[in-house]
Amino acid sequence: MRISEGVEWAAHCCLLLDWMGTGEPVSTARLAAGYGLPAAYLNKQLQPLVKAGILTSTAGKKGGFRLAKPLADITLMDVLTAIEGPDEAFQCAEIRRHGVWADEPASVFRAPCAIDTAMRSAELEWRRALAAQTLAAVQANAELQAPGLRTQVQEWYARPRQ
Amino acid sequence: MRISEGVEWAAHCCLLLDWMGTGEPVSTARLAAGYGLPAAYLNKQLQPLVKAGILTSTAGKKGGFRLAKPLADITLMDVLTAIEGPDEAFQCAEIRRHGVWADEPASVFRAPCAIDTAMRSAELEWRRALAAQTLAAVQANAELQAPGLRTQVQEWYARPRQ
DNA sequence: GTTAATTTACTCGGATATCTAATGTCCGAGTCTAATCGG
DNA sequence: CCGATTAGACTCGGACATTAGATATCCGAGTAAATTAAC
Repeated sequence: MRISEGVEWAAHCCLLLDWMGTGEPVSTARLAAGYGLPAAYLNKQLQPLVKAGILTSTAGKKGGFRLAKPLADITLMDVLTAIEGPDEAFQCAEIRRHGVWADEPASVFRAPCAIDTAMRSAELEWRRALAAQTLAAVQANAELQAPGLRTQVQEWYARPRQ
Repeated sequence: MRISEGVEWAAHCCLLLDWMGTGEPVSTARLAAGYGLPAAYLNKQLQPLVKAGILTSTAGKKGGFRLAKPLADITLMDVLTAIEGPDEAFQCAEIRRHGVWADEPASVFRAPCAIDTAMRSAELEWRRALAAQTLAAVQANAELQAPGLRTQVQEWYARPRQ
């Protein structure tokens, strides 16, 4: 039960794309350089974000990734779902139906598994909290801790490419 | 990001142990038969519950597992932590410190990573919800849906062993 | 008949395979730029 | 000089290894019961 590091990478890259502010696409190589990540693997991680409609990609020279919508319209839940997929973390295998209970009529199991219900309700709380956090809010908190971050990012990336 | 099936197995077995009600230990084989699970693997899954103080184990003939405390004192959080370990699902790798920011003084990173903070707060909601659910409450819900469940379990297990 | 010693059957616990999924790497199709060529 | 063409460089996207973790299996140390033997 460990969330893929791709989630962290994706969230950081979204913030970075917004800070850079240029409407132009940013290549994987430049994004990866920002956080010292392996470029090819970062590319692989960002692909599902494109399919999820969070980013748009452009091929060819001067190509790269762009935000498909403002950060205010992207939640942490969106990023997580894009990377990890839509399935819930707790997957009830309905083991109660097997073994000794195998011969019971199906009607006995009309009522949902109590353990599944409890686990799902807890997980729902988590997803609700994730959905309540937009990337814009996260970014605002980051800038609150480190004022002038946007300017710094833009200056760093304005330097001639290495 | 998928929770091990051992969590489901463990929770079911705890409820089962309580329903059986005998103060005597129940062997892995009998527990496994209840839900059609592979006995050896179930044994492996229950071991961390012993270390976590949820179950107690007895070796030798007539040995097996027993509940170490009443279901009211065991939460879903306890079961999850026992199986999955104490680590959080989201592990911040602090990638913000690498790449372009590698040369920044450490003082810049005194403030926590905003993404990490947001993810942790959401995960905390989840764990809070899990900790609020005792196995006793889950069991009560199960019996509410299927009255007489405890009696049925005891009758099934009172049958001569196969 | 009672008690002590021994055998026996059964238990958990951990060491050992197998398999799935996450991680990491690589190359090709496509595209935009820019240089080249022709008018 | 201007426009069309062509070559080139760079991009993402997905196919292909590698590694870590979950899943599954097996055997041994240890224990308690049951049997046996001695008194």
